[in-house]
Amino acid sequence: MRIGELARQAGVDVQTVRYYEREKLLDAPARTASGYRAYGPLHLERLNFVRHCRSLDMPLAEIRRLLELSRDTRVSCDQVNTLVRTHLERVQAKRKALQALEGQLEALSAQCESGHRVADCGILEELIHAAHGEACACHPSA
Amino acid sequence: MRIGELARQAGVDVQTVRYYEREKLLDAPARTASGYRAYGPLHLERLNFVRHCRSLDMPLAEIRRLLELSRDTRVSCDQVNTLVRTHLERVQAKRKALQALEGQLEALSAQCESGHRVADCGILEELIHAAHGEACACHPSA
DNA sequence: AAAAACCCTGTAGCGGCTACAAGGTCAAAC
DNA sequence: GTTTGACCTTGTAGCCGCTACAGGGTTTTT
Repeated sequence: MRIGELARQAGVDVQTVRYYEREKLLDAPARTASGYRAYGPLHLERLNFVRHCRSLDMPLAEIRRLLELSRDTRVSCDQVNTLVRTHLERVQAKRKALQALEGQLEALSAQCESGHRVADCGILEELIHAAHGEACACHPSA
Repeated sequence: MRIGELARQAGVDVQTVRYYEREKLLDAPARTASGYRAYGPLHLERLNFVRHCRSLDMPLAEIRRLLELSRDTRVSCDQVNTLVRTHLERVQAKRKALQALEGQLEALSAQCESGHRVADCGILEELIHAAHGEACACHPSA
């Protein structure tokens, strides 16, 4: 299987496959006489694994680590679990931060009444005000 | 006020200030005889505004747009509001995606029982299994 | 007068791709 | 048999929002 076929089957860009090879997430495959990469089914399996981890938003470094761990079957499973949990915590933290953001943006949007000019815009007022004080970002009536 | 003082007051890195100037988010300030940047209080105000928008995770391009809009006071406030709402929607979408991720990672972590070896690790099994079903790996390429 | 702290410009790096340039190879259409 | 076009190769640069470093000059403190 050449690189285009592999990429198509995994649903990724050809460039991404080469990138993963450079980044040691895929083994360098054999080459044809003319220098084309020749992949086997194991490469596809590996690529799908990497993509699935990426769909879970894991950084490439962690995926690399996961692959390392899985090569040495004597390693304790706890290490794998720790990695996943650590990642989970990162995701949770980010989600919570975004949730807080949502609240602020909603409040901000509520400052704006249609038909106004920018000169009287509650949003801009609020943004500037908040930037000033860093404190009471809560309640300008208008 | 020189760049270090400005940066300290806004709580940012000196490099970031120069970066914002390059990116047209801060006006280029006057220079001293020896070429040092000389800032006034308006620069600080502007920088705080930019930082506050960044704390709301707005991309620099949007902050630039916001600054443009606020310069022309005749512009309708609706444009400001639209910008904020669009950003809000982006944040919401991302938060929802992370929420879904959280669920998946929790399920994954639950696969793992302490004390196992990697060879029997439920997480890795699960990851590989999921990767299989994901992209259509079903055509055996000759 | 020396040392420390500050400033300048320019450049490169992070992550995870994506895109482009400039070429080589291979199958099929004319 | 040649010419298209799809595919492949390497190398390089761009995206975002910084951050850091190199290699200098200036100002302030000791």
